[in-house]
Amino acid sequence: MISVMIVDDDPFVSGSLKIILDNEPDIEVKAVAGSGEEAVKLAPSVAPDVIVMDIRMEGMNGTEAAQKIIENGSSAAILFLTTFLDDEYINKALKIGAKGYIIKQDCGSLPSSVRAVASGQAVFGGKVVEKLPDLLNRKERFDPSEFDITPKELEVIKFVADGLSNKEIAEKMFLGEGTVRNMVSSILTKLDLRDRTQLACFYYQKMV
Amino acid sequence: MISVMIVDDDPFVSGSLKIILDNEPDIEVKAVAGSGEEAVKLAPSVAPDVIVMDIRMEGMNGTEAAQKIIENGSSAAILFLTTFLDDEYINKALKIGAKGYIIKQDCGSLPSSVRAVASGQAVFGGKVVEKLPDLLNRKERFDPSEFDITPKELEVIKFVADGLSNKEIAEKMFLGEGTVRNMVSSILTKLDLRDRTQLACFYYQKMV
DNA sequence: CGTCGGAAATGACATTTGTCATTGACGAAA
DNA sequence: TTTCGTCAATGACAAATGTCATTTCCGACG
Repeated sequence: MISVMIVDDDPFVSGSLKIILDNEPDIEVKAVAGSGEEAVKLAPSVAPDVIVMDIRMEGMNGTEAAQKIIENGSSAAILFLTTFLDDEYINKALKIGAKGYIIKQDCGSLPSSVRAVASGQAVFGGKVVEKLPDLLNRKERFDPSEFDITPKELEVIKFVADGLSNKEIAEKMFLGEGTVRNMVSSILTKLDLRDRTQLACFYYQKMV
Repeated sequence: MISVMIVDDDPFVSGSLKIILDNEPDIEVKAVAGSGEEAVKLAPSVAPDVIVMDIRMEGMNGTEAAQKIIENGSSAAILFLTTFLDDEYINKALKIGAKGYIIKQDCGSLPSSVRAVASGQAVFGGKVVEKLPDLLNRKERFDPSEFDITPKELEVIKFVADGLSNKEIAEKMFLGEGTVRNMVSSILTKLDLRDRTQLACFYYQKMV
């Protein structure tokens, strides 16, 4: 028997979901929470196998609630429900280790999704998968002014990300090798990185 | 009733899978193919809802067979089975629009996965999901075999491109630091690069 | 004029990195 | 069995890198 907790701030939705799931012989809805906060409170005592959670809610939203619940030591598999595709949310959901992300509309597939998630698989609504590649390629923009990176340092960063040595960079910029070394060092400190390789990685991941 | 075709070149495996699935009241195994070629031939007449396919097979492998089948107009949802995580395969599987990719070991979850896939969701084995972010970001204009890059070396390249030091890579791969150093050195020779930073650049420019 | 501050440079140092020759372990092949 | 080839490891070494304290230079500003 799979125990489930439903979290949705719309009583009509959570009611419908409960009916759908309770109708399955091997699924039992143990609790229904009307908000993220309530879900966090209930999770430890209910200890459900699966938490079916709306991702858009008043107050604490789905990902926040899920994060809290996971932090509190729950081993529940989180299955997010959404009415549409929201890039930001999918990203966060993946990051915190959600086990599923499906579209409310096809509630017919909900029971089988719950079962799959309960048995350790991860489930995504068909259209979500198609979007995954795009989503994961998206990077948080990098704002040089945010980190006090000067124009000259920016130039150095690009050279490093081209695989040049300090000496080569020095020649290109008409500086001493030691100077370039100091600049690299200062850049690393500002960006909280360890070495030029990490700087190159940072460049390609956040700046290009 | 969900109709299923099983494809595996190991009769023991396909037999076991058939038993597991036939045991479910709402799932019916309509056909069992012993090779990719046979699967392509059977698919049109069987017209299953779901094809459960081993990804590693003699002759035509899983992804090739799946591609053919899809090209031939089948609307079957493809659910790949694998004994371990193979990056390249996951990539290809996703590209050709597979609906699932799960680990053979947890065959207990197979029925629920089949149901989820049949109802239009996408299913991934738990550990596969964790790797998704890495995998999806990778486009390959670069053919490792072209340069005699071994799988282990490929792994090292990825770690370098993550900014890890030799020592850190060594720990992750359970090798000595000197060994990793030698591997990096050998990679650099093969790719005609100078240092690890250039390797990271190469990775992001040619391999990602 | 002096001096303040930033950019550039220097020198010293520890660490990391890349290269190479060599060795041991292990399995496949003869 | 021996031999071969590959993988992992080791040790030694030079080079590149990163850090830090210090110094020089130069323009701005009082």
